[in-house]
Amino acid sequence: MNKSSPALDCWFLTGATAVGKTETALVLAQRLNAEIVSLDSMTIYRGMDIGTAKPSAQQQAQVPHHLIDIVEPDEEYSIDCYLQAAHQKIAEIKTREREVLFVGGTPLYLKALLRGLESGPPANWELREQIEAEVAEIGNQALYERLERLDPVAASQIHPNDTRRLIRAVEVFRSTGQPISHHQLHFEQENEPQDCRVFVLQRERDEQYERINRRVDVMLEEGLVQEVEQLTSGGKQLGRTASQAVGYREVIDYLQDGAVDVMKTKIKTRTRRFAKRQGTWFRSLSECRFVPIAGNVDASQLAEKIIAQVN
RNA sequence: GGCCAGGUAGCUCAGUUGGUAGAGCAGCGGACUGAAAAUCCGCGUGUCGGUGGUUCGAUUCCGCCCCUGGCCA
Repeated sequence: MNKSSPALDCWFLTGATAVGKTETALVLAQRLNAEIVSLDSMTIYRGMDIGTAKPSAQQQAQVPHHLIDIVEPDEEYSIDCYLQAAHQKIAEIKTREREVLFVGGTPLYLKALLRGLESGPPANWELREQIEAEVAEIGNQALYERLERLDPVAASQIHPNDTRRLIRAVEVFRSTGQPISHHQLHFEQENEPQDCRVFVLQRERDEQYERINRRVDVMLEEGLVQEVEQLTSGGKQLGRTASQAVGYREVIDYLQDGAVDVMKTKIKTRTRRFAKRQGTWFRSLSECRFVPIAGNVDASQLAEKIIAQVN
């Protein structure tokens, strides 16, 4: 099934947050006669513009963009919704005889596109909350021991402290009567880099971190706080996922406690850590080809360089 | 100039009744499949400010010096 994944014919431009994907993507898309599909778990939310560094209206007008602004920030969304939508977009764009260029930095989505998603059931929040309540009572060690009996394979892959995964594993078992490990057997099939077109922009660490710091300052100057105020005005709230987004979470705290400097450094720190984790994902995905860049890049040159690697 | 309090990991600090030291944060590495910008795991040698002395042994005690903060002149 992986061999036939339609995503293997698509182009991917990814890399850590703030590495400089957007500008290159526009040029690359034009060169390829492609439409851009966002590969990003946060730009899907309407109204979350500044903090997600969403492509501007102007940029989106240059090349058709997809899967941006598709749900409200208080709506539930998850990887399966994304995958379905993405596959639909691939099919749709292909009927126009154009190329598909995925741009964004959510590595889990990348991996799922390339290798497929487990066949397990969608999130069942009622069940989850029930299990969460159990954890609160008996502790995660005890729940973990239960999982060891129900699904030793999954248990061996989950740390007892990783409550989220623990709960998901128990949830799947309870709702399907089958261990989650049965659902995720067939997803470790790796692809060779030359069998796909996955390009990861990469900068030296110091430069990368400086860009992150600068970007956070710019976001605040551009009104990130006001954006959050607007998103939460009149008793509105960001949903489960949206409220966890880097920048948004910290501004929400700041609006409570008023500590500006704490907010600023927290956003920077958390963004850096996020970028680091993205890096470990890319390193672990066999499909990735790394494209080192530095300083101000010439987007057209870079686009040519990327295209040249494919033929 | 005098008195007091400090100078220990990148930062904030703990500690050693004398046997060369450890937390939090930061940083680094890793895991990861329906919340993923989430969640979780692992990693701690640093002239203990400098220098002389006491001691088998000093980061710890003593002297002097340097630096920082506070108070008094």
